[in-house]
Amino acid sequence: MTIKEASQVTGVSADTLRYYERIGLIPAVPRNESGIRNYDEASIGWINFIKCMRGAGLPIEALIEYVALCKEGDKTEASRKAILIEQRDILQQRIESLQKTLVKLNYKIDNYGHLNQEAIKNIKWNE
Amino acid sequence: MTIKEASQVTGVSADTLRYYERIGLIPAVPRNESGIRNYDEASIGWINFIKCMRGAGLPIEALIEYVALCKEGDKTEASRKAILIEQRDILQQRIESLQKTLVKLNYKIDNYGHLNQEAIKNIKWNE
DNA sequence: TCTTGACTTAGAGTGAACTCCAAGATATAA
DNA sequence: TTATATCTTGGAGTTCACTCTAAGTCAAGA
Repeated sequence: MTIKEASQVTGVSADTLRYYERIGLIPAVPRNESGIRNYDEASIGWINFIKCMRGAGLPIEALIEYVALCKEGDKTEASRKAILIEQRDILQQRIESLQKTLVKLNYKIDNYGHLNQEAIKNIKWNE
Repeated sequence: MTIKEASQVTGVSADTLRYYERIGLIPAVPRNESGIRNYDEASIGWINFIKCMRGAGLPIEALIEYVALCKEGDKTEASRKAILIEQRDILQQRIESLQKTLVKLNYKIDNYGHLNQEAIKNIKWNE
C-alpha cells in the first residue's frame, strides 16, 4: 500500500504520515527496493492506534516512548503497560473534569434568560 | 486588584491576562487614573469562566464572539445562548468520544501480558 | 524516449496560543 | 531624591504539530 493509499485509508495526510515516522511516533514502515514506503496491515494498525490516542490528547512524547519500547521487544512489556496505565489515568481525570465543565455549562444555559441571574453568578468556574 | 494579584488568584499569567484582554477574550478591565488595570470581582469572574471554557477546549473564536455579544447588552441574549448550546453539544460529543477511547485503552491494558494478543489486534482504533 | 505523476529527503514555512522583551511611566520605601 | 519594583504598550520570539517546498529519483503509459 502506497503512502497515498495509507493516507486515504487512515485519514492522516501523507505529510503527517512521513512526519510521524520521522519522529518515531509510528514504527518504520517497510520499503521496497527503491526505498518507497509499502504500508502493511501492521503499519495501518499503528497509524489508527496513534490517531486514536492523539485524538484523545495523549502527549506525543509518551507515545514516542511507547513505540520505542515496542521495538525493543518482550522485555519492555511492563514499562509499556505502565505508560498506558499512566495515560489512561490522565485521560480518566480529563474526562471527569470535562464532565464537570459540561454540568456548569448546562446550568448556565438552563438559567439563561430567566430572571435568576444570581444563580449564574454563583457558578464557581475555578474548582 | 493589580494584574499580579489577579494572576495569582486565577492562575493565569499576567502576560496571558493582557493577551486575553487585547484579543477580546475577556472584557476590558477597569483602570485607575494612570491607566493601570484594577481587576474587580466581575473581571475575576470572567477570567475564571474563560479559563474553565478554554480548559474544556472551547475555541477562542467562539468565546471572543460570546464576550463581544455580552458587551452589546440584553438584546443579544438569544445569540449568546445559542453559542453556549452549540459549544455544549460539541463538548458532549467530545466527552463521548474520549470515553470510547478510554474503553479501548482499558481493554488493551487488561489484556497486556496475557497470551491473547489476538484480542488486542482486534481492537478497531478507527471508529 | 519522453512525459506524467507519485515518490523520496531535508529543511523551511505556518497558525495558534501564548510568552517575552524594550522602552518608558508610575508608585512605594529608605 | 534615589532606588527598586511594578505597571504600561507594541511588537518580536517561542513552541507545538504539522504542512509545504525544492530538488531529485523512480515507474508506467503514449
